Formats: sequence, structure tokens, C-alpha cells
Amino acid sequence: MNTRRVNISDVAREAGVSSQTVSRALNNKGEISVETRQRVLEIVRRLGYRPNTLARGLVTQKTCTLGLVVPDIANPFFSEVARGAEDAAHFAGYSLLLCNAMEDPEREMEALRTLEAQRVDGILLCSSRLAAPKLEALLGRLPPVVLANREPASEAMHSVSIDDEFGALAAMRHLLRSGRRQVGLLAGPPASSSGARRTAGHRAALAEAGLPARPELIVPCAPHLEGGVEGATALLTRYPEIDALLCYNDLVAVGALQACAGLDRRVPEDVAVVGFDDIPLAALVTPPLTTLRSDRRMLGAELVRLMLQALEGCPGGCENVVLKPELIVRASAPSASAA
Amino acid sequence: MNTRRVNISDVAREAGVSSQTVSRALNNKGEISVETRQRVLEIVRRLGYRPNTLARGLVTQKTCTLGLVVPDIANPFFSEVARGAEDAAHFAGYSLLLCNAMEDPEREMEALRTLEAQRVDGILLCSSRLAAPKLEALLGRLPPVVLANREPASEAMHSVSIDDEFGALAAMRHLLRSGRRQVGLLAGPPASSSGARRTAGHRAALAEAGLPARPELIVPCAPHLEGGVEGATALLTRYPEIDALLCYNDLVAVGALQACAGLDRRVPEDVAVVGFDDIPLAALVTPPLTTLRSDRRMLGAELVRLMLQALEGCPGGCENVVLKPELIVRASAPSASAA
DNA sequence: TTGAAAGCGATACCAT
DNA sequence: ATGGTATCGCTTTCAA
Repeated sequence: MNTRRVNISDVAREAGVSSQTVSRALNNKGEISVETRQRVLEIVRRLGYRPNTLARGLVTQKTCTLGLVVPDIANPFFSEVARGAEDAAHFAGYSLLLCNAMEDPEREMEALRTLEAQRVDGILLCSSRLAAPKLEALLGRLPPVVLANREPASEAMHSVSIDDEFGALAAMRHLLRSGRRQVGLLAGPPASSSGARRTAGHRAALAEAGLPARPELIVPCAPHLEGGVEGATALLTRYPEIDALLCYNDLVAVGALQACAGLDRRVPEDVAVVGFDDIPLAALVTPPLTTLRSDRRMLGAELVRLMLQALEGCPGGCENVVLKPELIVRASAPSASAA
Repeated sequence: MNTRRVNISDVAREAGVSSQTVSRALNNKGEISVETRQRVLEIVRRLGYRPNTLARGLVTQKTCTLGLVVPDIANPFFSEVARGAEDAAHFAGYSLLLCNAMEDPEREMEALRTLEAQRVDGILLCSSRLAAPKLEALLGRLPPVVLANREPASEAMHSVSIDDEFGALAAMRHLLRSGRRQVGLLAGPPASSSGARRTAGHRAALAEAGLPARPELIVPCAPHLEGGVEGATALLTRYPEIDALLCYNDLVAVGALQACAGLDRRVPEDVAVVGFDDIPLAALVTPPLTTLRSDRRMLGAELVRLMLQALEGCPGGCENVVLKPELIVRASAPSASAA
């Protein structure tokens, strides 16, 4: 604990060469004789030397580190995204600095400032809860950002999203086709842009079917189980005519199932419930959830792929990858109406 | 993108002072007049200056960054640990470098090497899959390590664990009391030390009850749902007399439930199933899982607390925090035998 | 092919 | 209270 770490000069001294030569041997750069490199690398191994990435980053202006900002790493959606991103980043030689924004815009700002100070090479920003002007103001000073589940703030920006409007539309068509007419929407956090897009899909489906929009059936909710319980209880109590609930995500949907149980509403007979994401839980609850499956690991991997592209200067402009979710029909909202 | 970042000298020049003075203003250190500090800070704000943590870390030998190594961040156990750790770290002014070891010892080694090169101030190592000698060999050169769910390799080391043996013992007593006699054990990854301790609890309970040990009823399994399906199917097919399964974690237990369904064994009538961890899923499957509840967020927070202590030189020796899991009885293994 | 020297951006130490 | 200078560990640039 008290002994100084071995540094490049130690290696150089031991090998009887200069530190630049050691650097060359390590980075496969510049001309260097095969035997010198061999000898140096041997000593590197013997001494257990590891280059200090801080020092290296200071001069190269590259840290080989990416920031990953998520609203809640304990949310299975984001933990899968994180896994996909970590794996892709690792593969490309990057490390990941994890920031949990706790669904709090203030905290998210802090995270971005920290990442800026840490000089990460890029930032993977998932489901930002920041208001558009704030986000845009920040973007100028930050390293390259790739957005997940959020409209790119400028056209010079990569993004990866689940096609939320498409998903909500598909879910609504399914519900309407099976005879539901009063579909409540648990729309997620007010600041969530996926929530906004799902709301748009909800509205579009009603319009398409020539049904009246009832904005009062749309309520925001926290993006977890408890949020679903609260939101669904409020909606069903206030508007007993509701015969279906479209939910912000599967956790919320499970909360909705519990709320229905608490209010003695049968699922799917009285109320159909549809979730979003198809987390492992979805297939295992009773009744199993009808939901929209999204490939979250892929989303994480795509974030990294686009980031690497951005770090090379966006040759060929920016991509906005859109992943289509797939409707998975299970018992909580079956095809033939059981009402 | 093309303009150089503002650095401490820019601020100094603008303020008409030396860079040391700026440093003092920023770090609340050394003597500095109130008005000078005010002026400097004002300019810092105006220029949007953020100290480069690389440069700072290079000289202070502190990066204010901790490494977090987990076998699988998508596993709800570890994503909750990560959340607890991130929150505590953030509160203490530390960032978290996330490494997903993918349940692979080779990859775990790599992660540790990377963290060493990144000069993290400390490493939170969760459920290491490394063999003891390898781990010990590494420990000498690494920054302080706090272990989760693993026996400390040396006495000069902090650790936080779930009391796995206690948990397994409690679960076994519960099963035996309710009349089960042939309890299969899905023991988790061979390299998992929690798995080993749970196996010990399983054995201890049998001995305590004067029942014969049947090592063939103990099989390793991958720590996720599929692992549970495979392991349980193999066990139940080979030893049809099994009337209860103690599972490495809740995901494995859910897999076991599915295996039982596939083999037409009723739960709990024919086979009782007990999980570990009490993840949210546990209460929601059918039948709801009897399991051992552990406070994973707390575990993460404790890891950080002990790390901070270690970074201050372990005054008062090292702690080995043991968190007792709590038996939660649900329908998959009820108190009165329904067999 | 190799080495000497400059510099990345901050802080520590010693003067003043 | 403030500034000068060395330094952290590495890469880059230029000479030899």
C-alpha cells in the first residue's frame, strides 16, 4: 500500500531504454525494432506495469470512457440497456461510467456536469427527463451525446428509440378490435418523451376509429409498480366505465393488475391490461401480460455503435435508429373480447 | 467542437490572478481573500469552466471514482445493488465505473485490470467468480477492495454479505417442518461462494434433522430463469421422489416452477419451491414464491460505506457486515404441508 | 531505430 | 494573501 506504483520510467530504466521507446512498444506505434519491443514487453509483464490512463488521457484528450445516464438502473428496462451497452463498449475498448438520475432532472443535470468534468469521450443519455431548452443548452458544451428514447434535439445528433407511437397504436388497435371502447392511459412521467409519443398513439388510434378523445382518461404515473397501482386505482375509481388500460410499461401494468384485484375488477373480463417492454416478469404474472416487446439489449448496443460513429466524426451524417416493438398477445388482453 | 476547452489558466488570465489562486478559490483551500474568491468564482461561472478531473487526479492521486464489478447487471439482484451503491457513492462525491463480468472469470479479471489502469480509488467486487488464489494474487496490486457475497480473502479487508447459510438453513427448517423429506438443491454457479454457503446450510439442516445427506440431489445451475428450468427438469426427471426444491435465487425458482408445470408436478402439492432474494417478481408469479428477502439496495450502500472507511485507512480495523435474510412464506412452500 | 524535451491541466510546496 | 516552480505519468514532436 505504501510502495509507489511502477510507472513508465521504471520500465524504461529497467529495460535500459527511454520512456518513449516503452510507449512505442506498448502502443504498437512508431518504428521500433522487434527485439527491443520483445524485451520491453517482457519487463512490462515482469513488473506488472499498467499505463496510467489519466496521464494518457490528459495528453491524448481521449479517456476511452463513455457516460451512461439512466433514470433508474434498478428498472429492468434500463438494466438491460446497460447490459447491452456495457458489452458493446467493452468490446470496443471503452469503459462505462454509470449515472443513476433517480428520475430527477436536477440529478440528471448533475450527472451530465460530472461526466463533463470526467472528460468522458461521449455520453449515452437514456430517456432524459430534462426539458428541451435545458437539454439543448447543455448539448453545446458536452462531448458527443447519443439519445435513447428521445427526439434528437438537433439534426446533428444520433438517437435510438423504440417506436412508441407505433407501439401504442398497435396496442390500441388490438384493444379496439377486441371490443374495448373506454381505454384509460397510464402515461408515465410527465417529462418522459416516450410517454408523450405513446399518448399520441393512443389519440391517433381513437381518431382512426372515429371514437371521441377523452383526455380525462389519460393520467401520468411514476414508472414503476406502485405508480401503476396508484394511477389505475385513481382512474378506475373515478371512471368506472373504463374497460381497458394501456400502461406506460410492464411494471406499471402489473401495478394496474393489482389495482384491479383490489377493486374487484376481473382481468381481462372487466378490464383489459396492456403493458410495454415485455420484461421477463410480463409472461409470469397472472394473468400473463399482453405487451409490446422491445429489444433493450440491442438498444444499448446500438447506442454504443452510434457513439463510436460519432466519435469518428459522423461520416455520412447522423442516424436516428428506430426499433419497432412487437405486440405480444397474452391473457391480460386477449384477441377475442371476453367481456 | 473545434474550440479548445477553457482551462484553469484561461480563468486565471481573465481574473488577473495566477492559476494557483483559481485553484484555491475552487477548492476552498489555503488563504484567499473573500473578494478575490468571489471574483474568480464569478468568472468560473461566466466561462463555464469545469476542472479537468484527469489532471487533478494525476497530481492528487485520487480520482473520486469507484469500480463496481457485477456478474450481470441485468440480474435484478445486482441492478438493485448497483442502485444502492450508485446513490451512496454519488452522495459521497464519487462516480461509479460499471463492469459487467458476464459470469465469466476471464472477463472479471479483465475488468479488474481495467479498473486498475483507470486508477479508481477503490473496487466494489460483487459475487466474484474468481478462484481464491487468483483473487488473492490480484488483491495485492489493486486499490482497496470491498467484497460482496464472498468470504474476505484476507482479514485486512471489508466485506458485506447476505448470510446465505443462515438463509438456507431457515428455508430448510421450514421445508422439513412442513413435511418435506427429499429436498433438491439448485446450487447456482459452481464458482459462486454464496452457492457454496447455501449448500452448507442445506447440509446442516439435514444433519440437524437426522436425515441422510444425498449429494446427488445437489446440482449447479446458471443463475437465471433458464438455468432453473434446466436444473429442475434434470433433477425431477432423475429423482422423481423429490418433494421440494431450494433454489439459488428467485429467477432460478421461477424456472423451477416452469419445469414443474412442464413435468405435470403441482406446486406446492407435489413439489414445494423456495427461492432466494425476494425480487419484485417473487410475489407476482403463480404460485407466489416463498423466498428469503435480502435488502440489496442496503447491501450496495454498505459496500460504499465500508469503502469510504477503507479509503480513510480502516481506522478500527475491518468490518465484515452480514445481512440476515428474512424468510417470506408464500404459496409455493406454505407452512402446513399440502402434500 | 531511438532519445531529448515540451506539454497536457491541474495541485503542492515554498517563497514573497 | 498571492505567485513561481516543480511535478503527476504519459504521448507527441523533432532531432539525431
